[in-house]
Parts: sequence; C-alpha cells; structure tokens
Amino acid sequence: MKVSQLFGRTSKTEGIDYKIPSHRMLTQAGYIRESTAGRYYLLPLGLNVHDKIIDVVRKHMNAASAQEVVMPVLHPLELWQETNRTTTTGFELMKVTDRRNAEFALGGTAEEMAVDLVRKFNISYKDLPFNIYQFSMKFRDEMRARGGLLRVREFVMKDAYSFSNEAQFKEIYQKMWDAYKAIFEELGLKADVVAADNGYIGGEYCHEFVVESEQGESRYFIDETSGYAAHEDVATFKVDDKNLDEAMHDMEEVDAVRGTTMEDGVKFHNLPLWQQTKDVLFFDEATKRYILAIIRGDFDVNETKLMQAAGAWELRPATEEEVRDDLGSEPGFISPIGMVKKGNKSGHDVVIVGDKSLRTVRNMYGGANKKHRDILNINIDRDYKPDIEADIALAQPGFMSPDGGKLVEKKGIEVGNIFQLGYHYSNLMHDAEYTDETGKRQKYYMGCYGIGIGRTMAAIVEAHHDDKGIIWPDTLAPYTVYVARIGEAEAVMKAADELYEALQAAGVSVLYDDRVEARAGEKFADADLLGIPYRVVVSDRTIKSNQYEVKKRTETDAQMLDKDNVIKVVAGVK
RNA sequence: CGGGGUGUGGCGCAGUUGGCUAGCGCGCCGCGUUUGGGACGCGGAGGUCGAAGGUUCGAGUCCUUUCACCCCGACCA
Repeated sequence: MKVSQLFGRTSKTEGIDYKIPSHRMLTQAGYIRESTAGRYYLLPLGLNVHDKIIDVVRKHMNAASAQEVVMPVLHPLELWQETNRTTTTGFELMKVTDRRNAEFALGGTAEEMAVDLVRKFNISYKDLPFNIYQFSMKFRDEMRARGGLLRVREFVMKDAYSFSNEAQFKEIYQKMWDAYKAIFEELGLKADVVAADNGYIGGEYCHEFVVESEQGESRYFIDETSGYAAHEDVATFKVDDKNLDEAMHDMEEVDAVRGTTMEDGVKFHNLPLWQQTKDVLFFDEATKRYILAIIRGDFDVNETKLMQAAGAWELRPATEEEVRDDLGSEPGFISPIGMVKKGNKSGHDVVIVGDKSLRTVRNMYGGANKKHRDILNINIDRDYKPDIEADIALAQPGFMSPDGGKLVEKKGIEVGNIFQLGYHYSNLMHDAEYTDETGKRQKYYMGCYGIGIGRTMAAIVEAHHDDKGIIWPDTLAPYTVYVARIGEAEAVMKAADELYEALQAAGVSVLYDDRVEARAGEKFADADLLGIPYRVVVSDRTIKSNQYEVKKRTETDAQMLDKDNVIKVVAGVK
C-alpha cells in the first residue's frame, strides 16, 4: 500500500487531548476515528489489525474444537423476556421495532439466542458436548463511554456458548481457559486469570482475563506466592481471631452521647475498632426488602458479595428517613437487637446478613436503635441471630489471602472472560433440554466465553508503545515494513519503487511512503507513530552505496543492507 | 442517573463591559524555494458561532429551553 493512496492520515493535533495513550495514538495514527461517544469508525489500518486479532482468536477457538456461526444482531424480545433479562441486565437493553411492530433487542450478549438456536434441533446426549461461537457487533447502552476503544457502546465481541452435561463441563471450561491463555500470549499480552462475579450473566462462577494496566477499570487482588487472584468484588481473605478467649459478659445498655461515625464510637467507649459492630442498612429495589449488613468494625461491606448472599439485585443505601420512620431506629445507632424485622411501618421486611468475621470477636459494642444509646457486650447467637451468615467483607491490600500470602492490589483491563452458566438459562427457558441415554429429558449445562476485540486492540497498544507511538508486535502490525522514500531524485524514486515491488513479490507486506510533499522528519515520525516493525529508508545517501537503511521500531540503531539482505531480514517476520 | 466542565471551519484555540466585515495556529488546495527527525514565502478554499426560542436598534457575547461531547462515580468484553 502506498501512503499517498491510504485512506485516513496521521495528525499532530488530532486527539491530542485524549488522556489514554491507546486512544490518542490510535486516533493520531489514523487507525480509528470517533463517530459519536463510544462508537468508532475502524479505518483501513485499524481494521487490518482488528482482523489480525480476530484471526488469532479464531485459530485458538477452532483448535479448542469450537465451531463458528453467526447469529442475528436483532434478538426477538420474547427471548429476553423468557429469562427476565429485560429488567435485570446491567446495561440498558436497546430496543427496535420493525414495521409489523415486532420488538427486538439489539444484541448485547447472546445466551438466549444460542439456547433458542440449539433447542430448534431437539438434540440428544449424542450431540453433546459442543461449543458454538461468533464474532459479531454487540450493543450496550453504556452510561458512559470512556477511553477510546476501552469502553464503547458498539463493539465486536467473540462470544462462545458451550452445551454439555454437568460431567463434561469442567473439561470444556478448562479448554477455554487454556485457549484464552494461548490467545493473549500470542497477542503479546500478559493476562492474569482472576475469579470474578457473574453479575447479570448468571451462573455460579467465572474468571476474567485481565491485563495489568494503569488505564484499566478492573481492580483485583493477587497473592503472588500462591497465584491466588480474584476481582475485588469476590476476593476473600483470612480473618484473624481477636478475643475469643474472653468470657461473655452480660449485655448492657448505656448512654452514648457521641457522633455517628465508627471513630466516634471508638473514642467514646475507648475500645478497639474491631470490637465495634458495623451495621449498614441497604434497600433492595428489586425485591423490596431492607437488608441489614453486620460486620466487624475494622472491615467494610462488599456490596457485590452482599447482593449474592441476600439474593438482591438493585442495592442502594437506605436513607436516614427510612432508618428513622420505617424502622424506628436511628442513623449511627442501628442494631440487630430489637430491630423490627416484619410488620414495620413501611411494610418492607428486614433481612439481617451477618459477616463471618462476627465470630472472631466477643463482647462487641454498637448502637441500640435509639439516639445516644449503645449496647455493650453483644455476642452473636446469644443476643442476635442473622438470617443469613456469609462472607460479605471487602478485601483490602495487605490482607492475608486464603492461601496465606499477602494480597496485592492491581488495576487492569478486562479483555475476556469465561463463565460457568450451569442450568441458569436452561431453567429459565422452555425446552432447553436434550434426551439422555435412558430417553429422559435433561437440561443443558452451559458456559459462555467472551473476548472484546477492540478492547483487546487497545490493551495491546497500552502494553506496547513509547513516547513516539505504537510498537505493534510483529504479527499484528498492519504492515511489516515502512519504506520511507527521501527526496525526489530520479534514481531514488526508481530504487524505492523497485524495493517496494521486490518486497511485495517476496510476500512481505509493505507500507510505501511515496509522498512527495512530506519531508524526511515527517515520514520518520509517522513510521514511529504507526508502529510498523521495520523502517527502510531509500535516499540519495543509501543509493550511493546501492544499499538501504534498515531499522527496527524497537531499536535505535540502523544498519545498511543490500536489497537481498533487506528482504531476507524482513521476510522472516511476516 | 448524580456531581463538575466544554460547545466558534477537519484539529487546537482567541474573541473584553453586547457594536462595525468572526480571527489565529495546524491541516487542506495552488505556485515557488527547500529536502535525513514534523521547513519557509506568496496566494486560496473552507464558519447556519451545537440547536430552538427570547431580550435588544444590534447577540458568538445576555436570558430560557434543549442537544451533544469531556472528566469523576455506579456497570462491563
């Protein structure tokens, strides 16, 4: 390709105010162009790389015996109603109506479609297991698009859906895990595999593939000695026992003219923070219940874990008015003891969820549901009993991992994930069944597996760039060689043209900077910005010796080679 | 959706307490001089000042409404 003919061009100023390197460089180098917030044009260079990433993903999916299909982008809305996801998805579903008034959802993920497709075939155990996948545009009406390709409203996703029985599933999940490791490794990314929350997708467990990056939005913890890795939403840690050797004392209600913070309580009673109870009241809009979370004073409540434990969907903190008027308690002095759980003013029940850390402390202290009154020597079981006991504590850097090492906090870009879905969808959708060996109908046991192609592209740039521009891994670069022709002397033009032809004849992909209007500095700057692995200069200087100047993007020194050796060096990387 | 901010040629911006023909740099087109790390001169094209309504003799500038975009939060590939 000749630069003079390439659609899209580099710019010194375009995108200069984009803060995130991949966003700025991909825009300035002419790989992408924004349409409106979160929707991008992929220009020829951008599509070139995007396609190469897809090729890598496809290769490994096929090797893991997944089979490629394409599903419609418009999903019949009935399917989403079947699984109740018209209301429970984290992203706002985008809907369209056709001329017959049939309603469709713009696909944001395709579990329902996959199930609907498979059940049309009335399959039996002989068909299992199998895994079908596609590359297709996904639509998500994100609250806020951000960071160029990192978080957008339309993007190509590779999404795969596996169907099996329960016994077969582990192997499929492992296969996808291994395929993902191989994919990201081939793409030049070091991905951590992190346990995470299933969220609106459903199922019981899942893993995210996260590339460590300052620009990432995922926070996760790693125990570097054991390899334990978990998203902050689900990370667990070892809780130390505090004063379990102490005898239980009698409960006592006392005056407590103090402020409403935890520190106020510590100061007033002159007792450790960990001995205080932290009582946090939430309201779940989905199930219309109050949820009272109780935890040891030195820990915080993890809302994701709390939602899982309580079966809640739309948690929000309760307001001060609700605490007072509905529950007859007092902000800052909430307590499970004496809490009216049923038949309170609002008619909404209260569910008490206790963290397991409450069993590591004796004789705790906390509010008495009355202003300026506290209770001392509170002990679980004797004085109150949570409706649900679970781990609802938020992990913090430095805490001890379940394996005994230290938890280190990291930030990263989530480029892919794998979900166990189990019977989640086959329970919700009718006829999601196969016939087993005995002729009985059994539900599909499912998994799903996603990779965002554009986000992966951005993650690669985040991982591979310098202050001059992108540094593509050799196999992903849109072109292997950038031929920079300097000057317009007849002999130079001829030599450059010949080199361009010769490289192409040798099967090397070349971007030939034949612009007469651009000067040397501009061409060098563009070669660096574009991130092409090799730059070959043809100029007065080089043709004098009948040689060419060859420089790798990753190196500072160039070498002089004759044409055959240029081709030899460069042909090795295509 | 909550909080903060910005909308003026393709990009980056200036435009004072309302005032005359809306400017500058980059980029783009033409001619010339240049030619190894983003040159220079001369000439040129390109603008419903985000949109709608209002105040006024007069609005880029003031008022109202609205839309878009950016940054911070909750969500995700």
